Amino acid sequence: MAATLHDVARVAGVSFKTVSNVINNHPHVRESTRAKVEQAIRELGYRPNLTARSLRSGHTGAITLALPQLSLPYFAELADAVIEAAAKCGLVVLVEQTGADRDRELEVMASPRLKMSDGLIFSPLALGQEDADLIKAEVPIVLLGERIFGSTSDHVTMQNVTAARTATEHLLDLGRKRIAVVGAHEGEVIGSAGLRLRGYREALEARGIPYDDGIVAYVVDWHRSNGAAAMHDLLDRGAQFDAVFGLNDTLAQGAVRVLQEAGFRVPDDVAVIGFDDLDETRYSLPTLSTVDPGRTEIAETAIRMLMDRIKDPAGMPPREVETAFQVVPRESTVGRAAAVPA
Amino acid sequence: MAATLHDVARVAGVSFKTVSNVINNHPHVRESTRAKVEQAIRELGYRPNLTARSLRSGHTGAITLALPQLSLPYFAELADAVIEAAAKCGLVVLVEQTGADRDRELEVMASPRLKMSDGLIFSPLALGQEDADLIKAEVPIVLLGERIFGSTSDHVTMQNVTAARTATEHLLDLGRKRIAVVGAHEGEVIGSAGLRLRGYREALEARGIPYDDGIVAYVVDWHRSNGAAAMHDLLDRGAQFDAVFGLNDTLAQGAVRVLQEAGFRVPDDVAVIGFDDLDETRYSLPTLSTVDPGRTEIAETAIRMLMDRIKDPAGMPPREVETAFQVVPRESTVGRAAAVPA
DNA sequence: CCAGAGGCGTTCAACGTTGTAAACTCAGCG
DNA sequence: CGCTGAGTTTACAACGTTGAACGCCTCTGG
Repeated sequence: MAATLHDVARVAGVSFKTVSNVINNHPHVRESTRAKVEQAIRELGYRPNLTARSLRSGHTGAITLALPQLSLPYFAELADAVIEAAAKCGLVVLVEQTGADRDRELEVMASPRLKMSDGLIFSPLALGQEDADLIKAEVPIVLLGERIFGSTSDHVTMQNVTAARTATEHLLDLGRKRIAVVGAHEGEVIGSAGLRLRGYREALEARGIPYDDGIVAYVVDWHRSNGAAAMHDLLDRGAQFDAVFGLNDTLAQGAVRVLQEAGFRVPDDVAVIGFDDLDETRYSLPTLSTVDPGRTEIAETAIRMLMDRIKDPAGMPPREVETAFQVVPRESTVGRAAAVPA
Repeated sequence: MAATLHDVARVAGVSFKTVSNVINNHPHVRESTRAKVEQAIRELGYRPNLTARSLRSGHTGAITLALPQLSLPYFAELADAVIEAAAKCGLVVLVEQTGADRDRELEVMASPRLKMSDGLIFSPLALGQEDADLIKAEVPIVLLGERIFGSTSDHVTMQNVTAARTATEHLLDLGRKRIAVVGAHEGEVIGSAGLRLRGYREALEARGIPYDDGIVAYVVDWHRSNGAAAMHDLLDRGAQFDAVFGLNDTLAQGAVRVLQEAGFRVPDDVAVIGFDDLDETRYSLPTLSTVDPGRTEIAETAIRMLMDRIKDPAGMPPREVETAFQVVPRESTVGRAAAVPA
């Protein structure tokens, strides 16, 4: 059985509260007492019982991260960043997968398990704007992503519109005129797809290029196979284009694959840019141009906001932060010579 | 403030222990009392305080999963599988990243945080055979991977040797005679690299083909860039081969990329097989033949073993389980027509 | 030499739950 | 009409920790 404060106290010949004081670096502990206690701690290999500490103190030192699925590379890299950022603050991370299922997303917020952590970083994929009122839990929440705005929670997002606009401009600047889009969502306005499509349209508009729905391919999911299918669809209907904006990297990779199979050279015949800066985009053939949405900054900001909120739940109005982004030109738009090296 | 048993008891007009009995489905609670209590629970929106329950009961309902890094696709998919398997058993998963750093791997086992969970599923990458004695913690451990054998912990592994042998045989069966290896580790015997290389050698030996170190490329890490560099290395030194066994999928993908850049057709000129069955291998160009190491089975077995061990820590001797594997022939070895569809 | 101040350590009461054991209720029965 | 015993409910003591409040000791200043 593990040693407790009482055991240490007995060995050190002091009261168990004094041991607690030593451990918590309370002032007013004589050096000699401290030494005695520390000796006893070492001797017994004492380690504090964090569960008891949590019960007494009301916080656990853990946070929950709820996201759709780790096998989606974007979320895996996001989770990596969040766990690293949390570790820097001495927090440990409980990961819940929702599978992008509405009921599971709601359940994450409702489950008593959530109270085993001090706060929730939540990236919903099934809940939407109409559910803003349902975003609440017994612990502070920081929302990630673009599916819900104006809830009473803090929120960290990437600059979808501006970044997508800049990505599109990157293609326009290369002299491309007919830029197809892969991955739009039917009727969506907010949400990553809607916002990125808006950025695309803004870029066209600013250059006086008419928007052509004929070169916009709609999909349901954002997996590689959907990108491939969408590109098939474009080619099948004889769409004419000299560039593709994949609304995320996996879509873009699926599209590249189909383009290459169909005999198009990337970027010579068709330039392709994605969005997310997944690690793997550095290694595909060609390497994929993309937008780095500032994942580390997203994670660190989310952790910081959550810690603020844990410290003082009502201390400030809900905040909304947009992180800095960067277009990363690689081979799939600028060719081998000009590309950023891996 | 959240309601407690006492609050519910007051509203229901019973003692707080009766409320506890209702919640825990104790027998001998009169139906009318149960109804009264349940009504009060609903009324107050009572939810049990899991921290207090943990303190009292001694277990938390959480387990820790320690692995190198989620941004490595293999571990992301492993984590996905473990979290799903745990969820099926009502367990929640705390994810720790070690960054394949020896000190952090040791710290995971030593940290008092570990006691916030009931057990540890641990996939070490820096610790090795010589550290078998250091594998211990205050909670039961199930080891994953092939870096440490014969510790006193339960252990789940894939059949590296046999699977690698079968993968090699797959290439031999296609008539390939000179099979290069990408990703060997200098001097390694156990560990994924060592075991898979052994399987490769066994396959050659069984067919009377001499082993040629000249077509084995050594690397330090198992990232895509290392696979690319290794393939560059092979080509630079004029190695002759008609197939490549990438000791994992990312290495194989890096190798494919370099082969294609160098003008080789895959699989016509060079057939390539990887190992791990990452999701993305289904979508590369060409789709990558690989070995499915039974990730779901690994995860479910690990969870089951851990739960056994939590229930009865010394109830049985340490167990070692090897999961079933399967070679998945895709385009990179058998070409478009014969490949398993995505 | 004594009072007051402040450093140091202690006691006591929580935190919210569950296990143990005792106590109460109410038939059924002698 | 009280005893027995099964079925219910309750009181109490943990689990291991921290915070509040108190008291003791020593040191300083009058």
